[in-house]
Amino acid sequence: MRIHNTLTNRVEKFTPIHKDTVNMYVCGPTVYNYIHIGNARPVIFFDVVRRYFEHKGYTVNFVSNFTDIDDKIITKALADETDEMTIANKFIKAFYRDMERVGSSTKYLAPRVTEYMSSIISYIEKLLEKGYAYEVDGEVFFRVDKVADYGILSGRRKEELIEGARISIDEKKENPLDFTLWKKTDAGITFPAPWGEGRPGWHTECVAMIQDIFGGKIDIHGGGSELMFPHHENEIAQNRAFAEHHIANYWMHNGQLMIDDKKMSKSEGRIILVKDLDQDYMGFRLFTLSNHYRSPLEYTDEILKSHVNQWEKIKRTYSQTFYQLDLADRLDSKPFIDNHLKRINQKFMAALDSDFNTANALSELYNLMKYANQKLRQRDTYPEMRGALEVFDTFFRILGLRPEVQRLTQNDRAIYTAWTAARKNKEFDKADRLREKLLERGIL
RNA sequence: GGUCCCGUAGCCAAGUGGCUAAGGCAAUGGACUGCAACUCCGUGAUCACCGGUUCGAAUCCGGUCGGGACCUCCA
Repeated sequence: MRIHNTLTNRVEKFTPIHKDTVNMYVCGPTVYNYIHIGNARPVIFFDVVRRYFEHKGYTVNFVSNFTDIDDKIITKALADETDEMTIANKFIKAFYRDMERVGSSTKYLAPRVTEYMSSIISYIEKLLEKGYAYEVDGEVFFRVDKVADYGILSGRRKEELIEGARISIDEKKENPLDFTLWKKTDAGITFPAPWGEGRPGWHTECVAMIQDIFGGKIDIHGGGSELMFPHHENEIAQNRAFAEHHIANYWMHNGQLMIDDKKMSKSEGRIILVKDLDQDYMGFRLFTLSNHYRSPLEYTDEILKSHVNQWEKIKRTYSQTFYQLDLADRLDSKPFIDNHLKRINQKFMAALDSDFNTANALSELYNLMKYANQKLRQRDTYPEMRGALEVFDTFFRILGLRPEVQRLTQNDRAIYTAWTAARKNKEFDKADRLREKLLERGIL
C-alpha cells in the first residue's frame, strides 16, 4: 500500500508502527455551525481510508476531535443568547446527523477539547519546562525559533513567513511567528491554569489529545490542506519540542472543494450546507470520491446531478441483480467469481492501494455494473450474478455506499408472477398496472 | 510581494517518459421490448500555447497565457 506523505512530499510505502494496527487522527470541526459540503470531503474521504484499512485486516483506531471551545463558539453563543456548551452540543449532534447522511460511520472516538483540559495544561507545562514556551502576563507562547526544522510540512522557511508581512505584530511575542498556547481572556468560558484563567490556543488541543489517547506517535494524521499551515506545522513544532518526533509517520491532506472555481466563502455567499443539499446523499458521496482526494474538487449543480444519476444507475443494477437472484431462490447460493470479476476486483484494490485513487476504483465499479447488466440479460448466469453481488458488496462496504434492498415478500413475489403471466397472456393493461407496482418497489 | 498547485473531448475525470490517451455524464445511431423504461453494442481528443531535452513527451526542462490555494485560529 502506498500513501502520499505531505511530510516528505512523496508517495511512500505504508508500514504501520504496530503490526496489523493503524492509529489515525483526523482534525474535526469547530462546532459553531452546521457543516458545509466542503467540510464533508474529509469526513467522507477519511471514512473510506478507515474502511479500506479494515478491509485489509487492520484494526483501525480512528480518532477525530471536536473543538468545542473557541472564539467563534462564544460569538455564536452571545448572538443566540445562550451558552457555549448549548451551542457545541447542538452542532455536535448536527454533525453526527450529517455524517450519517453522507454515509460515514460515527462509531469512533471523538474527544472534546473541554474534556481534555488537564492534558492540554500539562502538555503546555512540559513545553515551558523544556524552554520551548514562555509566559508573558498570563499568556503562554511557543518559541518557534527553537525548532530547527520549522516549516518542514508546509515547505516554508521562517524568513519567508516573516517577510509575508501579513502576520499581525503582537508586542508580547518574542518573534512574530510565535503562536499562542494559552490565551488570557475573560470572555466566555475560561479554565484555571497555573498562568491564570483563560483558554488553550487552537494548535495544542490535537497534539495533547493524541499524546493522551495514543501515548505517542501515530501512523496517520489527516485533515484538509488548509490546515497544513499553520495548524499542522505548529502541531509538529510542539511535538518536536515535547517528544522529539513529528507526531505521525504519514500526514495526509485532502484538497479543497470549490464552488464556481473558488473556495467556499461565507462572506461571499458561496456556501452550501450539507443539510440543505436536497439531493441523494449517496450521489454526493460518489461525487466527492470521483476525483483524487488531493486535487481540488469543483462543485456545480450539474456535476452533482450527473453523479446523482450515476448513483441511480448503480442502485438499479445492484437491486436488479439482488431481486433476480431472490426470485430464483439463489441469494444464498455460492458465488462464482470468474476471471473477469477477479480482474475487476484486483484493479479496484490496486487503485486504492495506490494512494487511495478512488476515481480509478470507481471506474472498476462501473465495469462491474456492466458485467452485472450483461449477466442479467443472459440465461443461466445465476452463479455469475451471485458473484457480481458479492463483489458489489465488497466495493460498497469499502466505499461506504449503501443501496437499500430487502428480500422480497410473498406479496412481491406474487405480483411479479402475476406480471409475468399477464404479459404472457397479452393482458397488457393488467401487466402495466402490475409493472407500476413493481417499479414503485424498486424490483424492476 | 513571497511560496505552491493546476490547465486532458460540451461537462467531470484517470494517466506523470514508450502498445491504438482509462472511465463516467450529456449527445447521437443501432439492438432488445406489446409499448415504454432499463440495459447492451457503436460513435468523440492536434492532452492551453511556444520552444527545448530524448530514439520516443499529455508526462521532463524553460518561457507565455489562463485559473486557483496558502502566507489570516477558513474544513
